[in-house]
Formats: sequence, structure tokens, C-alpha cells
Amino acid sequence: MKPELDTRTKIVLAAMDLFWTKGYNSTSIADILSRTQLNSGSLYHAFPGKQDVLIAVLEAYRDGLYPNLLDPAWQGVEDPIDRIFALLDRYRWLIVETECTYGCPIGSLALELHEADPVVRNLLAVNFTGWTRAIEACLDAAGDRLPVGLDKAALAQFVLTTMEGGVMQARTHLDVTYFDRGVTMLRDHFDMLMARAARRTELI
Amino acid sequence: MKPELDTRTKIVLAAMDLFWTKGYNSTSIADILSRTQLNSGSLYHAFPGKQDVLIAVLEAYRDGLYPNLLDPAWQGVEDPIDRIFALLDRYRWLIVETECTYGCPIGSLALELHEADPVVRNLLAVNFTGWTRAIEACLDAAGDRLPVGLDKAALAQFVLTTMEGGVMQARTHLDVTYFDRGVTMLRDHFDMLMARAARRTELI
DNA sequence: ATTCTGCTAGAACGATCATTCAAATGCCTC
DNA sequence: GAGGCATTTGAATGATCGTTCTAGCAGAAT
Repeated sequence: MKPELDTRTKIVLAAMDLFWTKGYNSTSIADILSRTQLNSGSLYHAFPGKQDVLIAVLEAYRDGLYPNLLDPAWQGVEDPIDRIFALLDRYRWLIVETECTYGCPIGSLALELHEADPVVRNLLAVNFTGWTRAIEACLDAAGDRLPVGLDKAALAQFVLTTMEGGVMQARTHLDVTYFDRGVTMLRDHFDMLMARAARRTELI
Repeated sequence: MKPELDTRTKIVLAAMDLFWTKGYNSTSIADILSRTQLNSGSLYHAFPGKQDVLIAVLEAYRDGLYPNLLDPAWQGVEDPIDRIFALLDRYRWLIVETECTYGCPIGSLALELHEADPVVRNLLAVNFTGWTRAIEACLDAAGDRLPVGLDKAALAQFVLTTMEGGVMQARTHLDVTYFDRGVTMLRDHFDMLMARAARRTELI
């Protein structure tokens, strides 16, 4: 933990990691304090309570979508459809790197928090929407390579579904091939869509 | 809670419901005791500890797959591909019935339990496998309506992915259409696969 | 009737939880 | 250097957690 960071930032960074690896309920304030080398007074000076730390974490994920996830994943990848699978490949890398214990932090929190506060639930939704909107932009950029009239928002959500489902099964089975097979299915789906679009444009 | 049930069954039934609605960590032993009207001595006579209750719950889900889920969902539905979408429709019904707070109990537990005991993790995997195997049997029964050489296990896992991803997003957005759009995408996928299979068989 | 056995009642335990607070400290301003 | 404000310290609090334990109970076997 860099010492030049202010208290609030230190707490958010530590909480991002702890909520991700242990979950929200299983992470105690004491965990955050020992990780950051802070005392409870400092934390409760920066945040009214534990849930407000969670809110700050979700805001950080929201604001970090491009700088922390998409920009690195898309570096050197220009083709919009390649970008979609480059992003999925980044998740694959995270799964392998964590020996199949990786879980999407947003997805894990979304399923862990059963009776979530409206503010928390909305931030989870905003995080999902940010992700799918980025995919949707790729689909738009693909132009006529995809069929006209395709519900791009629905397909973008389906990409998220593929990622979340693959991560869930890979972690449960401790086997990354469960993720891979999902991506292969999605790849087939895109290939069939692109073949359909190509057939249509030929007709004109 | 039926009084004629034995202690162990009463606990498992109550725990199934509580783990499902509140999650494992957020369900206390006291919750189970007040729900079952039992005392802690009885619970700890039937189970060594809380995790063993979880194990019994997961075993109950495993054993209840057909009688509690698939058989009712497939009553009156004979076509194997219709059965797949009839099952998804049952999940849709659950989502609507719970006002979009429904979460697949297995999926929720799989993402909540980050450092799960090997026995627990394996039971989660077994539950997933039971589900996908049932779907795979439908795909097998579909015969040549699907392309030859299709990876049916992968497609079955993809059906599970569609369900879990749809449930996750529907609950997070409190909007069942997120589930519906996932099913529509999967329907498209099946239609394209069946069209491909039909084209191939014509050639012969 | 008595002993044994399986089960239950419910108080109690120590650990851990999120949170509070009075006192101490650092830091900027004047 | 003095005063004032923001921040930190770290012990204390009460609630709740999973779990334990002893005493008691019911029913079957002897």
C-alpha cells in the first residue's frame, strides 16, 4: 500500500481487493484495517459505515472500467469484434492467473448481496450497463458485418452472460475449459450471425 | 413446517429456503432455529456444524433435481428442444414470482463461497453437472435436428450459462426482460444450428 | 420399576462483528 | 508561538455469531 495515498483511497483499494477475494460479508472492518495499517477511527472518519465503503468500491469499479479493464484489454486490437473476444480472453487470463478462483467482482457481489440497499443495487446495475454498453459500441462499429435489425443491446448482454456464466462454472469446477467452451459457443454464434449478414448483403 | 418431519429434514428444508433468500453467511444458526422452532441442542445433535447443514442442503438439491425441478417443468412437454426452453421458462416464472429477486440457489452459493471447502465446492459442481447432463440428454434426443459433430456438452453448459447470466442480470436490474433477451439469443442460436443441420441433411 | 439410549431444552461461552468516542496528534493560519 | 481544525489513536461497547454443555425428557428394553 503506497504511503502517499490518502486514507480514503487506501481503504477503497484494500476493500476492492478484499471484497473480491473474500466477498463483502466475509470481509470484516478489521480485515480492511490490518491491510491498510489504519485504525478504526480513521476509517469511520472517512466513511459513515461499511456499506459506504462498498459504495465507494462500486464507484471505483464504475470509473475504472476503461482505464483498468477495457483500455489494457484492447491495446493493439482495433477490430471491434476482435475486441469483444480480446476482452473475454483477458478474463480467461485472470481465471488462469488465479488458478480458477477468479470471480467477476461485480457478479460475485450481485449474487452475494440478496437484500441489497437500493443505492448498492443500482451501482451494480450501472457497472453491468457500463460493461455491456462498451460491447454494444463494438457491435455498432462492426457495421454491416452483423445482420441489420440485430438487437445489439441484447447481444451485448449475452456477451456479459457468457463471461459471467463461464467464470462461474470455471471456478466451481476449477477448470478453465468451462470458460473456454462458453467462448467457443459465443464465437460460433458470431460466425453464424456474420454469415447471415454476408448472405443478406450479397442479395442486394 | 410440518410437525411429522424429523429434525434433520426440518432443518434441511428451512436451511434450503434461508440460504436461498439470505445467502449462507447471512443466515445464522439462530435463523434456522427460530424457523424450525428447534433448540440449538437439537441442531447440533443432527449436524456437527453449520457447514454440514450446507452440505445436506446441496445434497438435497442434487437429489431433488428431477422430482422438484425437471419433472414439473417438463410435464406435458415431449419435444427435447422444447424441454430446454420449457425449463428456462420455469426460471422465468420464478423470477417473475419473486419480483425479480430470484437467484439460482446453486449459482448464488457458488459465487458467495469464495474459499469453499472441497466437499462443498464439489457438491456445487455436482449440482451443475446434473443440470447440464439433463440438458445434454435433450440435445442427444434431438438427433439429427442438430448438426453432426456439435459439442453437445458445451452447448448444454451454454444453456446453463444463459440461465445463470440471465438470472443474475434480471435480479440486478430488477427487470425480467434481461432474462428474456438472453433466452431469445439462445433461441436464435438453436435456430441457426437447426438450420445448419437441415442444410447438411439436404445435401445427402 | 429400572436402566439405558436417543433426543431436546436452553443457558452460557468465547470469538468476532460493526461501531463509538474521548483523548492525542499533526498541520495550517494568524 | 498560539489557536483551531482535521485527522488519527486505540480502547471500549453492545450485539451477534457458531458452538458447547449439562440437565432433563421420552420411550424401549430388561
